[in-house]
Amino acid sequence: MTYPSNSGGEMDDPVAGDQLKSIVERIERLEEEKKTIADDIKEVYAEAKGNGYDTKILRKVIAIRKRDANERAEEEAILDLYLQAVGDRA
Amino acid sequence: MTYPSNSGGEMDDPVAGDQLKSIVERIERLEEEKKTIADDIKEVYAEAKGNGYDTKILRKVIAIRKRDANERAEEEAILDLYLQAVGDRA
Amino acid sequence: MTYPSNSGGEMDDPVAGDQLKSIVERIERLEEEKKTIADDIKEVYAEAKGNGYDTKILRKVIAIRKRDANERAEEEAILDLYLQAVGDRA
Amino acid sequence: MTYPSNSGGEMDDPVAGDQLKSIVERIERLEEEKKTIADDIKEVYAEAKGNGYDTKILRKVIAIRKRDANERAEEEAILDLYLQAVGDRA
DNA sequence: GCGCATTGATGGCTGC
DNA sequence: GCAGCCATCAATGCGC
Repeated sequence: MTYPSNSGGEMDDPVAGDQLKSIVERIERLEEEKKTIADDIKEVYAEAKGNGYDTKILRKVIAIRKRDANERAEEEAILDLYLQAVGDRA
Repeated sequence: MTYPSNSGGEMDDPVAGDQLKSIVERIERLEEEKKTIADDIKEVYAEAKGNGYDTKILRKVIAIRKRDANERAEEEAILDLYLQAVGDRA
Repeated sequence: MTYPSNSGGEMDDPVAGDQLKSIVERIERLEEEKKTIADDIKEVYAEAKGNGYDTKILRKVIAIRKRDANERAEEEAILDLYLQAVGDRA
Repeated sequence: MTYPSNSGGEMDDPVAGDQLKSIVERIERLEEEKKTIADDIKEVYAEAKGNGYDTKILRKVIAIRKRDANERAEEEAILDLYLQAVGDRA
């Protein structure tokens, strides 16, 4: 269903179309922003490379730190579970 | 080479390390922002779905519009190539 | 699991190993063929270049034509989605 | 330059255009074939997966074998160089 | 040697 | 909840 709640409604109801338009525009706007950030990231890598850093290693570093952060979060989550299990509520 | 221009230099030169640190932090900061935006996009889709829109179609629409934009850019690029090929200078 | 259904089976069952071997060989054969085709394509570009054509533009042309075809397919796909969304059944 | 040797020539010379057309068609034909092969490869992987094989490992196997083959070829090439350097001619 | 284009790998999202 | 699909991202190879 492309736009909803028009079951018994006017086909030319401007609201539904505008709502769809709004949704599309919001998404496209956000994707644009996302791309901007992605480009910024590339720039930083390029700049780093220009300063002699090995971007491949750099990426590894970033990846490892992210992985560590995730694991840390995971452990924290488990810890919370334990705490909840022992006393009640964290 | 992980950090450069320390070939004959002081290992404890704080600058290089700080530079690397700065790079890593900038990247991580940007990736955080990127993730935020990505989450926002998901939210919009979820909200749209909540309003009865078919997200699959919605995504198609977005994809097609993007593709159109890309095609436009591509044609412009090839036009530039032609111009370069024919006349002198771009 | 690298090869299956040997959980309680004979390690020296020739069948599983042969099956794997067959798979690997089929893939490698196909990849060889693929490479041959890729080389043929390169040859055509080289020949075109030898005849004075700008391969960069040539590639653009190919890309645009392919993109057009994709877009056509994409539009057809979304049309199908619409039809499904509106009427019942595709 | 999109098509050559028309500097002082007739714009409507049919030959050049046909040549270009031929080139484009040959490339597109070959790319089609290439895609067919690529799809076949995917099929094999899918089938293997259906038989319980881990495609990720499978891909590694293929990659390693390819790498080995390349290294083997490389070593052979070097060996040839040595042989040429010592006695003359391989 | 650099940049680009293609290809392969990984992770996330959707639908069952 | 998992499997399949898709989009993104890294890596390799090619051409200039």
